[in-house]
Amino acid sequence: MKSAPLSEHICAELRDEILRGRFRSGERLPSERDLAQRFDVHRGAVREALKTLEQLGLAKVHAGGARVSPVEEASLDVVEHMLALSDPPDPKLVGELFEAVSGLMGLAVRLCVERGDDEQRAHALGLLAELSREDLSDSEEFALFEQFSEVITRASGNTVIMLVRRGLKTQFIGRIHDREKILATGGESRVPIVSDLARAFEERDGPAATEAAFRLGASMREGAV
Amino acid sequence: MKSAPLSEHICAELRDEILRGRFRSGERLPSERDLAQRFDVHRGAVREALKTLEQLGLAKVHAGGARVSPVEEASLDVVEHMLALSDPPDPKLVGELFEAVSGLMGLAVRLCVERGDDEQRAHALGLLAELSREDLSDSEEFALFEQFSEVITRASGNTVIMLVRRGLKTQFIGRIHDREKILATGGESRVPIVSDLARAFEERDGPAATEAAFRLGASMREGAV
DNA sequence: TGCCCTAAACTGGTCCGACCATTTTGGTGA
DNA sequence: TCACCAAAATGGTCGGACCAGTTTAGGGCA
Repeated sequence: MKSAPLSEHICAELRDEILRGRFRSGERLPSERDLAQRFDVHRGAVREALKTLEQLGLAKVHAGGARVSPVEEASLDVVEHMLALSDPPDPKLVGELFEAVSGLMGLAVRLCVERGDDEQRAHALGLLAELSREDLSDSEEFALFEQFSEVITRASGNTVIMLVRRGLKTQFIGRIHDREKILATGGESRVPIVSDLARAFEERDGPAATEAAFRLGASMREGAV
Repeated sequence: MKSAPLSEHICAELRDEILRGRFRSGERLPSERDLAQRFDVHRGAVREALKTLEQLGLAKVHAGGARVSPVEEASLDVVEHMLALSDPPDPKLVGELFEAVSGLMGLAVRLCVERGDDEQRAHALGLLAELSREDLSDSEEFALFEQFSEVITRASGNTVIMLVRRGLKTQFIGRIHDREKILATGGESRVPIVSDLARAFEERDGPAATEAAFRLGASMREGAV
């Protein structure tokens, strides 16, 4: 059924050890040969694992030995694994994730409002209308928000923003099975914010749209943590 | 002098081919054995290259063959290589990068203003004072902006934002030698924006700070493209 | 003719063992 | 004490090999 690449397991093990702080930043990782022996595996597999670790920005491997990198130099992708490190996920981290998303949305809505074409804006407005319904379940709300976010990101016409959004979205997807647990209620203030957002769209008021997006993100965040 | 891992070269070659659109999304990449033969290299080296490609989100490799992924599913890191694809870098992409940075800054300044401690805000204000000097060279301005961005990001206390910022910053660093070329003048409107930003800091006015950050980003972007 | 199912060819994942260039390290001599 | 050099350790690559899945090309059946 599941093809579990061996190198992946090794990578996960090392990754978690690093993220849990078992190694200090800058400290040397065991040599590939030592790791191969420890995991009872061929060096090639260890190398593949280290390669991934390096790509994740968690370690720098060069002749003479691999060293772990400071977390600040890691890739955005590590957030997913940091979330997975504890169950339930660290509420602080989840909050920060929502916050970052809201920041991205704050810019994207503005760009969409100010230079999106009519069709895109109409599409976004339609989603906002759905979002303003009172009887949405948490998962429906989440799905609609995702859709809205996708539409305005695309409408912004900014590839970089799209990539950042995708990177952040991945983090959520990794935790999707916990969605119900993460997304508690607390969304009572959603509707007025959404209507503010819709108004900003109609009036093409960029700053107001940004404000509303920030507030929407904050609202979802409070509901989540 | 230069330690040029062979696998890196292969990875770069394939990466650029993909980014240049030589393969359509979903299309199968040549097999590892074929690639090894084409580059006159051992399969292990090709595997390492593909591993990196996969981590970059440019390809998905599984039994039966590796397939290239749609660009929208790529990692943020590809932007750096997309920039490097042409010389001078694609102005549109550079503009989008500035735009994304300004979005991040818009959120970070707000968080810094609203919940940063006195020392951090004072530090940021000091940098703003320097930024308001009229006689800054382009590179000085850029360096100060970088510093300011780092301070407020740290002050935001949001790990995710820090990681995103680092990801975006890397893109610029990769192009640092072209800095003079990228950062043209056009910064004449910088000073008033900076003073607006400083005022927002003093009055702890979050929305105003966001606005100013957006405008600052737009100003730098216009100067760049 | 058209469809499904089997078997061969292919592909990625891993292993073994080996060699090289560079880095690290430990000892030696000034 | 410190600069320096040789030995040990380490990552990068190579060649060949086997296995477990996937893909594909036939071939048989309806």
